[in-house]
Amino acid sequence: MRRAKHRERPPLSRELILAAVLRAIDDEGVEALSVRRLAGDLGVFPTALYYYLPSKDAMLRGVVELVLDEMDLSLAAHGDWRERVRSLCHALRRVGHAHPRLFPYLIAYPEITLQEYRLYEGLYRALEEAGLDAARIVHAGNLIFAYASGFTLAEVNAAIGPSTPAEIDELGTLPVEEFPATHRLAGRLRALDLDHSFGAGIDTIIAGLTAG
Amino acid sequence: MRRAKHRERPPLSRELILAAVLRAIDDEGVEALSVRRLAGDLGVFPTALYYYLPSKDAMLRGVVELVLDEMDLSLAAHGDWRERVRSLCHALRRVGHAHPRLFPYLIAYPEITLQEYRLYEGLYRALEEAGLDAARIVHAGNLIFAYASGFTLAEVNAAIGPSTPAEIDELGTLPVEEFPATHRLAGRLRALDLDHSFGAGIDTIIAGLTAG
DNA sequence: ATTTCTATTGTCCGGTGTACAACAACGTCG
DNA sequence: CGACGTTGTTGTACACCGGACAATAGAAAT
Repeated sequence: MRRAKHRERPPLSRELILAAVLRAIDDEGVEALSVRRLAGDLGVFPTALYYYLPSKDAMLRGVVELVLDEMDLSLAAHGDWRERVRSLCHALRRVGHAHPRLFPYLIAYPEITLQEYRLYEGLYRALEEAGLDAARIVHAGNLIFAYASGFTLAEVNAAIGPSTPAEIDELGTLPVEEFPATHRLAGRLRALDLDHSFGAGIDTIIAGLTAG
Repeated sequence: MRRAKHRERPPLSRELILAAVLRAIDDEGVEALSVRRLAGDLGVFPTALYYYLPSKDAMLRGVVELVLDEMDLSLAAHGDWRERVRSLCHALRRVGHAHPRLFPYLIAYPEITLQEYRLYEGLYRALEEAGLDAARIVHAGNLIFAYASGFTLAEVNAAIGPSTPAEIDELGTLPVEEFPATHRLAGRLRALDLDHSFGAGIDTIIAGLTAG
């Protein structure tokens, strides 16, 4: 009987817990995550989780690594250096789209993970191939990474907040005399295609790197 | 007598509270902020604060607006369009340096404030002056804003975490066979001047905009 | 002097992370 | 086959949190 009960709920494990953490964060956001409700979801007492993870922070750390390790960098191994740079940027952006509520936390995470170094390594190799000197490679790496993460961050924040429609209406309410240029561009801003804009940004950076 | 006591602690006000919130966040970070300790700092009972701000969220919202409104965009009004773009980027970065622990929260804030629109307006005017067409201006605006915020975010995260020295040591521990390019650049990475790198990124973007 | 309003105090509730001790189930070995 | 130590889970406890609500003190107005 007890055995049957035991079978109902598979035994806990680090992986199982982290998967539940990720699910909870995707659904309700990082700040809504609580050890108690997490335990409830897993059908277990809160403190049981502490057997596998030493603290809530460790859970968050674990989920950050989990998601980063999911990031597929394989596409960035082949092709022209420009294509590889684009591919790396899109890989980062895909992570943001897959887990929008985790992404700000992930980006803000103080410690650098191995996977992050891999991303930079891919960037550096591509930029070496582009024929840039060492100083410019380092700066270009920072530029590209900052752009890709900043763009994605802005995207996911807009996506989880009061949604974009609100902002779009807001655009019309700006006083024309203080925001003439914004009003001139209002049409384009409303019809903005983020996929396209992201790609255009990368292309501008690439153009700047080859022009200099 | 009671008057004297009254004089000891100036009466509460929204501004006074928000200033204390900002001080607390600068010192201990956003997640360490508690209404109770805040009230303690102000020599008042916790619930007194709720007379001026309806919730803790409102305090955070208020402090975000406060800091954004501090942002000095006046320098971006004159000079060559390139100079103005640089000036706007640096204004954003200065905010991050002034309040590193608030900055991630600020950047992640879902609602767009007036001041943020002013920054974009400045950007759009400069880019119009550069002779770009409407579509390219919108993309360039996104590119520049994403870069400036992404770069600054990475900076402040590194600054408040276990500090940069730790990462620098970490660089040497990466396996050479998997990270050859990173190792080739290790010297440059260790000696990285962030001010210079930030400027170099802007210049690359500007070059890309004028080249295309 | 009495009323009215404003700012502050007190009390209360449900929820949080997690330290610590107890306990049940299990594999291993005598 | 039976005792034992390990592993995984339970249960209790504590100090903290944000915030709703009612009660009150003090100043201003009448």
